[in-house]
Amino acid sequence: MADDSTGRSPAGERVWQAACELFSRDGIRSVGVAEIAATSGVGKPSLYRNFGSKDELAVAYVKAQAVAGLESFEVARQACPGDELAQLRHVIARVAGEMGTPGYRGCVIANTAIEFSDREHPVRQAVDELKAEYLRRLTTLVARLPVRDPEALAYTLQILMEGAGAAAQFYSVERSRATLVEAADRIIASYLRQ
Amino acid sequence: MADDSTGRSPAGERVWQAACELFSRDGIRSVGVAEIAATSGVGKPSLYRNFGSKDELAVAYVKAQAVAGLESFEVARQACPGDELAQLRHVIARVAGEMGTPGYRGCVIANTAIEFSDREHPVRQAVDELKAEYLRRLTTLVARLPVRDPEALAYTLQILMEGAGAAAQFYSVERSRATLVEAADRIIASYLRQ
DNA sequence: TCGCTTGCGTACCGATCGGTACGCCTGTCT
DNA sequence: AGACAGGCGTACCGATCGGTACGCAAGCGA
Repeated sequence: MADDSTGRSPAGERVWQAACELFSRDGIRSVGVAEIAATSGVGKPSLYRNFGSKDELAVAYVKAQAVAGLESFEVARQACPGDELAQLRHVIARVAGEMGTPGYRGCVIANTAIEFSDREHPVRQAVDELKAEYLRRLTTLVARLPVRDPEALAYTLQILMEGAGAAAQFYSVERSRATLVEAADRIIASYLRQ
Repeated sequence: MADDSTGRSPAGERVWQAACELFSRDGIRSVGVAEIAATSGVGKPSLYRNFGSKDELAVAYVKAQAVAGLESFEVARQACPGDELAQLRHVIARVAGEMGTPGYRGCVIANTAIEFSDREHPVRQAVDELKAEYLRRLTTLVARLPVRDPEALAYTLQILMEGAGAAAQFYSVERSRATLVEAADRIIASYLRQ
């Protein structure tokens, strides 16, 4: 779960682990700092010494989740060097695969954007930046393919992934996963030059 | 904003209007009952006399939003009788058009599902039922088209609409709207017989 | 052994949450 | 006029929120 253990005390590390677990399961706003402290078995002040506030902890969590997602581009590049189409499929498959994890609750970043509707809120601003970065990487990858309108295709794929993650929550995980890869293939095919 | 004014006192009606406005703008959990009462200019007890609790008020709000969405199927049927493809495009265009409303914050029902991650919560259960109903209607409509796999197509379109609504929040409203109709057309075309 | 720093938990803070006890005020029927 | 019923707001409730003051205990060099 993306542990960038940068100068964290033992108690701080336990807080971090508990926070990631609880945030992933219930969202951010549903989890109180007292619950995080109790779950991790440390006192609240240890939370505030290692992270300045609940908001900062939330930002760290969201960023950690995001880098895990962004890494998939690098992983795909190394898995299928030179074959950009295979890389794109790899990235999409990663999103589809993630839906299989027990208690899957959709894209953490997208969910956090909804939990923090105020665009001036620091957590929301982090979310918006991270979402933009993901789309940028996806567009860069798609632009390497022989397609007519790479930006449109990238945006369409982004929407598909977003929607599949959301649908997995109130519809079927399995159908969402299957539909995502199937639809992505159809869309990609419709954009590929011949 | 879908006023099913069933036996609501004047004060209750003001509460209802204020609640719809605030819930739409900030989400449900971000809005306290005190804020609703203050905005509507009535006391809190009037809220609790007309609606039993904040949860019941939230359920009423979510249902009202949902029926507004479900009505679009009927509207489409009357606008283009006999032409199911045009009806489908009509329904999709309605979702796309809704994104243009100022302060658009994505699909209310989907957002509420994220705000209430506990599937046993009454608000969440209402959300899940309403989402299922929407997909059912969409599937019924798609099944009238000469397509190979109507259920798959309906689910794909659902995911597209879901994703476009989400993307409109942290990306561009205009791109999300344009991409939704464009992608839907491509997907539909790829499923149509010949 | 002393004094000091460091890391930590207990117990508390004010603010806000959803929800309610209670009384006022008005219109109506007698 | 007087008794009554309904719709309403003030002022409060306990619980929980994020955040903090403070003191204890362990490890260190002298």
